[in-house]
Amino acid sequence: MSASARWADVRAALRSRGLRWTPQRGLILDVLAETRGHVTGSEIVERCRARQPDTTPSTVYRTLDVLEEIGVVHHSHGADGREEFHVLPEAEHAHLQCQACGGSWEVDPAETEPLVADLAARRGFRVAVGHLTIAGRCAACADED
Amino acid sequence: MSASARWADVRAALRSRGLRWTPQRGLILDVLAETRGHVTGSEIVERCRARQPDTTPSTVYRTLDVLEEIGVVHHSHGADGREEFHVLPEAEHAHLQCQACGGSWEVDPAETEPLVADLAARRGFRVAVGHLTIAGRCAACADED
DNA sequence: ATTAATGCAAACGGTTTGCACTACT
DNA sequence: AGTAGTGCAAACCGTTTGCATTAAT
Repeated sequence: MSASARWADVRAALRSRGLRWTPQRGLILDVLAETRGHVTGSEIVERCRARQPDTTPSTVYRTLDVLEEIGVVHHSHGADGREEFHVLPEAEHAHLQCQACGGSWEVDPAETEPLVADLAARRGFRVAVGHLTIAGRCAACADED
Repeated sequence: MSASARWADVRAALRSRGLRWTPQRGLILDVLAETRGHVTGSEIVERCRARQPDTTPSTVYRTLDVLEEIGVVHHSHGADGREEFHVLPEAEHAHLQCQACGGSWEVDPAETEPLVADLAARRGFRVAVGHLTIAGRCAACADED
């Protein structure tokens, strides 16, 4: 599915709920379309501002709220406690985050599956994989120790 | 090891680094001694204020910093992005956090070990297990769905 | 006597809110 | 016309900082 096709879906999803399509929302979706993996809220604000200097934080955050409601983005919290959004998760997946360089990577669901299954079996706990951020040191930064 | 014995250790650990033992630090440690599992920074401030109304946030946070440096507490970030401190981890362990009831539980390191080993082997990533907070729904809350 | 630690008050950064105005539908 | 969405500015909350003062060593 292409990004533009997805955005058309978003537009439809909004319309079907009586919500509206605006240039600002278009911009935010454009920005999201260009992100790989994850972004913090304030990064989205910055990137929008880079294109449209008059972008306001409130609009961005409010839009992110509705996008989350309709399932276009998900958010969790990074190691520093900031909101981290990730776009259109094909499948729910966790993230790795390097505490040294700040890098971030997606984790194949298969890698977290054993843990998820284990916690479900032993405690009945249902892990929200999409909210899982695993902090530590990436290979490059670990080498520097 | 009793809590008071631990606090004596802390006192010694501070002294050996040229740092000082103060009534405020004693209070903060008393508060930490009474916590189970985890606390947010502001909760610690509140609890200190409950005993000593003149407690200041800056002192609490600064003390938590040094306590983290000497390994008495660890901190990570909860599902809402706030700092979560946990006390004297015998071994580094992750936490489960229920998004519905807010409950929190410690995870035996053995349960996270396979994931840790896998990420190390496949990506060279060293997980900071003590910073791992796994969000989801606990058994009780999952049943209510 | 040193100098670490405190208290205050102010700043911070990211996020949220109230409200009057704008513009989708 | 109706109401969702916007922009502004101000509030918010938890946390951090600078600085003069206090107190542990």
